[in-house]
Amino acid sequence: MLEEALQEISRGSSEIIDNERVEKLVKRFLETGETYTVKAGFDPTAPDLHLGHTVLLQKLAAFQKFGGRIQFLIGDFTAQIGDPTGKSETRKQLTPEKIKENSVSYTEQVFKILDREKTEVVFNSEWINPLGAVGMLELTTQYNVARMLERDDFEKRYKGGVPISVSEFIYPLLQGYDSVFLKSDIEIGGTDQKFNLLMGRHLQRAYEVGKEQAVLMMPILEGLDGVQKMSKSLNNYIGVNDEANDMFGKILSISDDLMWRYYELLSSKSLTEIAEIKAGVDNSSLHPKKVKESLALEIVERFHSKELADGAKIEFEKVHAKSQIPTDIAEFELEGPIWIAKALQECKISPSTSQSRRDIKQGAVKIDQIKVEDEQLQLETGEYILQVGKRKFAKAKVK
RNA sequence: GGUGAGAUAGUCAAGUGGCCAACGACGGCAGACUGUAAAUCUGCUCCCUAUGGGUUCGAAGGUUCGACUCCUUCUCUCAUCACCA
Repeated sequence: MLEEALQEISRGSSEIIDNERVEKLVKRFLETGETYTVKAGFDPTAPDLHLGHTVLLQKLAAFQKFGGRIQFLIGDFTAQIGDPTGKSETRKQLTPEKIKENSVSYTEQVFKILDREKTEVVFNSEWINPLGAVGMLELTTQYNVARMLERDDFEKRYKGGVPISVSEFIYPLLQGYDSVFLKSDIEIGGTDQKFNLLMGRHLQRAYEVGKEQAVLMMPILEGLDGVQKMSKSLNNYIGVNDEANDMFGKILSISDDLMWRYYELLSSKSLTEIAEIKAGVDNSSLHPKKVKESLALEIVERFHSKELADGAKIEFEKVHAKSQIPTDIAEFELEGPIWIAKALQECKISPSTSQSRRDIKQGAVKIDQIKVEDEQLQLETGEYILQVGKRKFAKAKVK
């Protein structure tokens, strides 16, 4: 049992600091039922969760199975500073109302994965605001600039002459202070958060909390392109609120290599099971597409339902394998007669008539499954299924 | 505050009076091949019913038959020197 628990907890993680402590906590839970706290911080600036976030959430869910009580921290205060990790852009200030609004939609999505009973949602402004100037000053005495500059991205920026704002130094300190206040036993985060996570340990020692949190880091999930991290701004993400059909399609569109990555980090299949599947593909007894399908089914089912997942699969086959027309397509009413290029634009499947013309020239435009050859074509009264490329459809009712 | 450099399409980046709607790269879209995978190859990539017209190259003016290219002012970025708390 202990073995199993530890395996599930460490699965997919890129690094665990103080693994012994994790083992001890889990062991104690299994023997005595005593729980421990696992902290994870989230930024309320972007309220839409995608699968990249769920890598962490699933890890939290795994902890919940083995005695972890989750401290789901919404960094409403720290969001005002902006995490210096990665790019350094000044953040927009969020109003308290907006933050509240975001965190509501956040938690709604989160509880698709986490057990509400074993989760405590906390906001760090709650203890950072009362800190005041004195507390803040005291906090800054706990670390020095030289060590701060050891951090990779700071070092690079410093050497490269890229400015570093002093407030950015404050960020890791505050995140670490969260761990002091919450007396967290374990904190989990992405590998990119290593510095900040370790700060939690450092500060817990400095403030004599009586324990130092263990740290578990998860790799950053690659987006649909397979190269860059999944993020909304790169538009390579699969949102947990995506429609079942979209979600299914997006998962099937990832490359085979990336599929294994998703299996490891997102699937709830055991590692041995996954290894077996991979062996099957390697010796050609399993078709990679089938394997990808079952991954897609699993994930769609998690965020929607079995019915919708199956439906999405059928729909997908209908549209792509048999190149039929999807069941649900947007309808538009147009004034006829209307030029085809204009109609495509009106139906929002082409950004401009210029683009429409180019697409027609390339033979990418179909009406009722028949390729359009004449770019001057006028649509008379009637109903048409318009199509651009393989995936863009619209139904046009011309009056 | 001084000095110097720069601001060009989604991004990077050429162009330094007409040949520029603007080289190239990336991204994106489409076609072929497929498993709507990847890889590869090809075409397209400001808008407008178009062998034409319109609006673009940080902003506003000016010079010119004609400016992305020259001049003036402004805004912003970056580098660098100095100074002050």
